[in-house]
Amino acid sequence: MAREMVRQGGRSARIQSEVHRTVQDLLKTMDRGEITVPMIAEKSGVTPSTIYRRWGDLSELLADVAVARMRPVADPEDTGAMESDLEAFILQYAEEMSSKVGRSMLADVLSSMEGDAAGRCCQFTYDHLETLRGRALTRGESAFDVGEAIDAIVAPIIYHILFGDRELTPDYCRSLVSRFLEKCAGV
Amino acid sequence: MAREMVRQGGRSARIQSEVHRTVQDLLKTMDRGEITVPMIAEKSGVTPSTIYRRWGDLSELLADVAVARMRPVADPEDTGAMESDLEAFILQYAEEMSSKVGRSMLADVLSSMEGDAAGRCCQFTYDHLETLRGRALTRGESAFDVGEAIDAIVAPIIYHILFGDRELTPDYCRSLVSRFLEKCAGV
DNA sequence: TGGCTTAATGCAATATCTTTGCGTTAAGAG
DNA sequence: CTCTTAACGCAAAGATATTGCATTAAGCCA
Repeated sequence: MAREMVRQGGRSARIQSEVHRTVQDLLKTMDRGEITVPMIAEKSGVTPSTIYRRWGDLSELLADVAVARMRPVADPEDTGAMESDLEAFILQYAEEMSSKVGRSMLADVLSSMEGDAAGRCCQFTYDHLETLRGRALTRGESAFDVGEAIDAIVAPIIYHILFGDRELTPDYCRSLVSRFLEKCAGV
Repeated sequence: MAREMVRQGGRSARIQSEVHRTVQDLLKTMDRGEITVPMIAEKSGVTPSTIYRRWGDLSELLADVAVARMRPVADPEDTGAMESDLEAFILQYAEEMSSKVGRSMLADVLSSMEGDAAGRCCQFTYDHLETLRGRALTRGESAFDVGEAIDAIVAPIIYHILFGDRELTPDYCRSLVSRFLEKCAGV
């Protein structure tokens, strides 16, 4: 009874899947501000009342879709060394998040107040960094502190994406990574 | 003709002021998600159509109010030395932004897409830091780079407020400041 | 000051979106 | 296979958003 509501193959799961897919399709075509619940309902063949009852409102639905899209499908690439692992991950992260759809997902996740969408999304980043750290330790390399990496690398990237006060070039991202690694080595 | 639309004392300015005041009053009483445009319209004695025509929708209005509230009324306190100036400013900034109303303002500003609310709000922080930097130079102290201060101190604070992944204690904020200053001195 | 031009507002009708009651469907358990 | 109940669809009711048109008042110029 207390198991998860969403199951594979059930009607409920099929509806969730249809709605998510429809939202993602719409996001490719139009701006987030133009999307409405009745629009999603019609395209997905689900009645609006079901969407409202299940997700509450449009912003919660968008946040739910965004978290699902941000959920990583695989571990970050193993390049053989901690420095290059970190740089590769950060460059990919910055590119994904700074794209139009990435910024949209960020905004959706942050404007949601139920379900801790922001926290779950943030956890993905922690997990990836933790994976890189674990790899480094296994290799016998000097590891880094995940929290410090968040502060020194991830936080500035997110800040500049959100506030649009600086362009996020690969060079800039690389400089964040290298400065962080130098600081680690220096201590 | 091309001067600013909003004037002191005119009807337009009076309405803007009434609406802003009403929104701020409502935000004290209730949660942001419960506020509606018709509600604001009634309380402020303005018709809903005026609000929609002028601000577009509720989220733009809330962002406009948030930017107005974030606009600093005075320069940061002068404590006599760059280090204490910076620490005092950051502690106050973190406290304001992490409060319930502060997080609400942040969310409003970031979810707005018209009018560059995020950019204007971000500029306030740059200006304050620039003021501190100018003071330091005047005193003959070693100054800091404003962009680096944003990356090293402000960005982590905003990140943790938005994602709720870490408590923002004064000690943590102080450690961000001191680590930044050490790094400056070290170079 | 007085008249002219035009942006901004108010009102009311309309369109769209959101909520809710109730009957129906189907998932999960025994 | 039947029972129980969560989730859904439909349609009506309620609330919000948009728009056309008349009115008000701000700014400008004589």
